[in-house]
Amino acid sequence: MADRWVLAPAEGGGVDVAALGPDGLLAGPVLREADLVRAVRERPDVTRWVWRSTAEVYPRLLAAGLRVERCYDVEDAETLLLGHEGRHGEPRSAAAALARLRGGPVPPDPAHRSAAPGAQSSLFEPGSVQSVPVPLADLAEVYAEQQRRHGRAEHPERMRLLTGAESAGMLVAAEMNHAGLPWSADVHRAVLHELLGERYAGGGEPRRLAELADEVSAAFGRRVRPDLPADVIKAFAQAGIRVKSTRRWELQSLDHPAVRPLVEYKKLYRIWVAHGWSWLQDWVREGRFRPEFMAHGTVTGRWVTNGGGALQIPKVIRRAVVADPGWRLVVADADQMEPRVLAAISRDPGLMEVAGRASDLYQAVSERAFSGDREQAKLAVLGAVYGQTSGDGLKNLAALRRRFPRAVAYVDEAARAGEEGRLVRTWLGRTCPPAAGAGDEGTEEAGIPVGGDEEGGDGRQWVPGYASSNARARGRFARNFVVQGSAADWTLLLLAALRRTCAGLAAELVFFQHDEVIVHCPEEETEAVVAAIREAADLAGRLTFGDTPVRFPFTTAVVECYADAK
DNA sequence: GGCCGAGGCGCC
DNA sequence: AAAGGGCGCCTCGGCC
Repeated sequence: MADRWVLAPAEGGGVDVAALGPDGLLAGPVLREADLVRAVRERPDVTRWVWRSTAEVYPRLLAAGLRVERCYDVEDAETLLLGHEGRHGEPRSAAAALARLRGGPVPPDPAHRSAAPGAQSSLFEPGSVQSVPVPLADLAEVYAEQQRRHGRAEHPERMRLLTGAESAGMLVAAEMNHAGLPWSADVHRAVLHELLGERYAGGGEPRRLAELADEVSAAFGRRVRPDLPADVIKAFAQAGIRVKSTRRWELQSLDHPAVRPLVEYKKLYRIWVAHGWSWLQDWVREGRFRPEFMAHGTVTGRWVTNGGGALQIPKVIRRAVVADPGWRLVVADADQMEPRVLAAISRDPGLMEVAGRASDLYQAVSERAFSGDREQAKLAVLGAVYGQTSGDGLKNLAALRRRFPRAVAYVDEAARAGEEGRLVRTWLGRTCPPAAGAGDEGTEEAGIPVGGDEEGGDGRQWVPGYASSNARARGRFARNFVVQGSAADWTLLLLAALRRTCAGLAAELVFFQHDEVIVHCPEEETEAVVAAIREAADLAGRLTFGDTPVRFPFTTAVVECYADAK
């Protein structure tokens, strides 16, 4: 039996399946099956299912208790391939890919929808491209053409790795959505009560917030709404203090009795509105928080979640993430992921040598370039990655450049390419749109017209030899993109490898946040899971970046409560 | 009523 | 003169 099969939902509720040959074309008859789940269950030897959209098919398989080994998501691959080819804006649906292949009119993509609170994974939306059926033979044609397009990529093998890894990521995301994050509503309520005090009838502010608001008003000598920035700025002005904003870092530099209760209010207010009682009501069911993870969320390849703010859970609220009885959470955090990735992609000898050890990377960098000052070393590295151009950043960057010239040159070159509107790619070939990181050309930025090129068209003072602010924003974006995006490439491989190991266990991947993964497993599996994470990290490092000395160590904690991991 | 940008802040 | 990247999501206020 061929290892690759293609699958397409058919009109009338059934599904078509067929075996694929090495060229990606049909290698057998198209078989009509009445039931999707049975069609997959009866073919356990299939090692990779090719389908149009993981989100369309896989939740239904999971709901029936079925998992697949691998998949290939045609529409996700289409997005990555279009980007690699410098055609970011073009419609990405399988129907659009087919139309391009055949030279017909290309249908536009549907507008994206967001999930309602607590909604299960979405399937079909009437009128969207998702509901326009693409016959199986046509889908296979698109797939075969995509295989040929991989061959024309800058690095074909890396591109194949990228689309395969992102498809694996989509399986992981669907499985996480299915599993949910263990969540104790009782603990959450206890934390809220401890921080915010009693709730008053009518849905107004809880006791602690009301008290802090009174303290703020008392400090100003008049009624002030601490949740309204304009009101706060006016109150400070009346007290003879000019502030440009009410951001915490700006407030904290002021000497005024309102500052302490104001900062405390803003912190608790945030928890109340974003992760308070109504959040609990909306997002937690039967002991699980179910956000919708999406493995294809951002330009850089980082994931996003839809609903529930799952990637922004405040540290104090993590006390509510509690393993089931007899189970544990294995919380694994990649150590200094971004500089290690920078070492791997730049091949800077000094940085690779430092990143070849599991010990604290920033400490080692500081000993080579910053007289042992770890904080300065960390700021310098992050400044290089984020494009910091002021203050101590410049001085630190110079020190970094002396000792790690290739690493700094790598991100500098990415920034230059971004400013000049050239394509910038991650290590595996994910490609940044040429205009990303700035507003659309021709629109306005901060009320000032933005020019369409680097000729200083933003109306501000033009310095010869330097790019416009719009172009510089693109440069910063591109500089960060190569590191953040290549890190995302690596984490996809990591998740894919970890998923394969966990497939033989009861363990479930339940959470992923850029450089951190949580596995929920029976107590007796924790040792195996910890080992699996280490092995997956090594494997992902070799597969993604090839032969380098760079290592990717993890800090792992086996806990019953997420908050105890830090 | 809904939509959108700004201000702000949570996480990485 | 200086200007740090990516997200989601809350509020308000302006707008249709």
